Amino acid sequence: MKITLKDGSVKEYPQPMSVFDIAKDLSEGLARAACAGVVDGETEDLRTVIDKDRDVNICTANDPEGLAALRHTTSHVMAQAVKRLYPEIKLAIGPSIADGFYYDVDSETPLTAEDLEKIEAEMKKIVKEAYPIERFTKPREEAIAYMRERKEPYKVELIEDLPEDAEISFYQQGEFVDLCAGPHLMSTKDVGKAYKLTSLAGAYWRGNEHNKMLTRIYGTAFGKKAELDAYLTMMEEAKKRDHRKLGKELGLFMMHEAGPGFPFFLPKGMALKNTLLDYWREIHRKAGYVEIASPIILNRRLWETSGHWDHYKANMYTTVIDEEDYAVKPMNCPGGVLVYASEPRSYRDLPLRMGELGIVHRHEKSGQLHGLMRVRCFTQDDAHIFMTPEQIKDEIMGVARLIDGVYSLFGFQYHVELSTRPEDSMGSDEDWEMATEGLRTALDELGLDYVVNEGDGAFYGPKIDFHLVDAIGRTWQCGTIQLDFQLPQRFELEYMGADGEKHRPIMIHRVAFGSIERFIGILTEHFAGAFPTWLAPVQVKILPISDKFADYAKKVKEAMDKAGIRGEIDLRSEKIGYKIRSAQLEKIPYMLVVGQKEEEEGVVAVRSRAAGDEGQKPLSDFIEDIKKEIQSREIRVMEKKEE
RNA sequence: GCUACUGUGGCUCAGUCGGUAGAGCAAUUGAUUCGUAAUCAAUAGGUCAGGGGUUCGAGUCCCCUCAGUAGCUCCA
Repeated sequence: MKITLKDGSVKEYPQPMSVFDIAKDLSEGLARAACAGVVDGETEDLRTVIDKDRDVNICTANDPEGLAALRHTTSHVMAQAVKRLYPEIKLAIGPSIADGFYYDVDSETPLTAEDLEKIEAEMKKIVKEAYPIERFTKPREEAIAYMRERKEPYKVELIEDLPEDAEISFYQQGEFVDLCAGPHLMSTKDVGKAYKLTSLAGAYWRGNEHNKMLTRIYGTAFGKKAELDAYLTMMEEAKKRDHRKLGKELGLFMMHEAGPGFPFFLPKGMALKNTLLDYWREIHRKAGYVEIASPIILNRRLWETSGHWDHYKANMYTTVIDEEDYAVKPMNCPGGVLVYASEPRSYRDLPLRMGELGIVHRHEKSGQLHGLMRVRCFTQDDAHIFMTPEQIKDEIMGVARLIDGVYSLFGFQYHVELSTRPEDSMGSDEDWEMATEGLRTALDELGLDYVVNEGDGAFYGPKIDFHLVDAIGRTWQCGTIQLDFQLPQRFELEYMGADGEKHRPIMIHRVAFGSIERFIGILTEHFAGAFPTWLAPVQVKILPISDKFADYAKKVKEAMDKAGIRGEIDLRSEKIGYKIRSAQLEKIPYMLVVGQKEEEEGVVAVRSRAAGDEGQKPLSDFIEDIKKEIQSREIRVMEKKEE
């Protein structure tokens, strides 16, 4: 028989061979990760025997399927080690995931970090013992009885959910058997040495918060030790750019027990925030938006009309004032609606794009707070667009382009999701259908790729979400575009049409940054605190060589103030090297070293964070250059330097 | 909210078997006046998150509360 491999090469064998045997034959390296044998594009069992000429796609650890099978096998080895050390522990599920694998287990006594070490040591033995991994199947009823006998209640539950006529597959390695669809490596020895157990956490059985919480053991595995090391180093690097750490070091924001989840912005963080807001106002002015501000606290009747009292109360801060119920706004939309309704509107006014940098408060559960990324009080760069049905598509496309422009400016990668009607929602089926189609059409027309999130929309309408990818590959929802037929109805909004009749407008809710706080968190990690000059809280630090040049330094600072450049002077009696070091650690884009030469000639010695010493320049030239850089919102990439 | 872990000067951390709190950086003061990533010295700074318990004695052991961290669930 003759087989054609994925790489195009052709191999001939005198007799039928299994996918595994072929992989094994090819080379040591391939065999090791020849886990997910793919024949004719279909994943098949590794023992699938190939008896005639075919195309065979053998994975290596570099292929996503191969890596997944390697990790999945590692999770089985881990489960085997856990059962050897703690036979009373019950196993739940153990899949491979984006960064590695996990196994959920049910343990009476909590596992500790020391247990992880023990488990790793036991895994090492199992790998060394080189058990062949064998697959076998049983009919459903037999499979249930089998797992009952082995005292694995979670496995029993899993099998019970499978169809009655299902043939259940198991994988065995030595004394260990696990319910599993596969595929796996051929032997425990193929797991190799490039694996590590990374952390312990809780996780609900089947992801349902009403179920028991199990212990989740996380780990990761790679084809090569060097790749594992690179991954671990990358995670260490990511920790260094954590916005909570940098936020403290750079004096951007702080948290206080007095208000868990309510961030305090420090002067430098506020400078950054205001710069972002200036940018936001500029692009929105250009895109034809007007700006409003609506009150933070509004009464219960309003929230009942909007539907929030029924659908969002669990997350709202409420209070009683003069015997009337009030709520702190968790969203800005009702305020925007009231402004729309404050005067008669004509079709000539539409689309009416009304922006609001609205501060909202939401009572998030304590465990979900996370620095600036998840807070209880945040600023939404909100806008509500009121329009006619004919304007829907163009408006959505306009918003999507605006959001794309914002993300591109910072060099962000993002992906798009379309979320449809949730269970707890209001409005008619037809409205939901129409709104969802409107969003879908706009996305298709823009040629944007998106995934659909069934049942993930807001209670008043479907939405398009923009998810940014952060420094360690996590994604955060930032921008959203939501189409809403409900609020205009509930508030009986109208406009006078060209036909002289009253019509109901349609509404878009949208944000670009999403939450300014979250966006600042993501920006901080994205730039590792080294913000581009236009955003940097301090753009220039003036460093006099000695106290004698303090006066000239002050003159330079005044020139900065006058030019609208954010500058500071370091007047400490320290040596220039020390001042440079501290300015560099503060990640300030430009340092101006001034001494005798500079004072006499009216120049400054420029040192940039990115490129180091850039030589002398007349002060006026420097100001002109930096103003240009700020205006263009250019990103000068920071070069790798030791710290 | 749930599971596990953590909480010691402004920051980063040490503190042994339960014996009465320590370092570096930062700050302040003094000396130094210096040319591109750390000058020297002195001083000040802590109800060991808060409360309760065990003990002759608790930063250390136990319980409760609060806050934080990882993940789950939920979300911008």
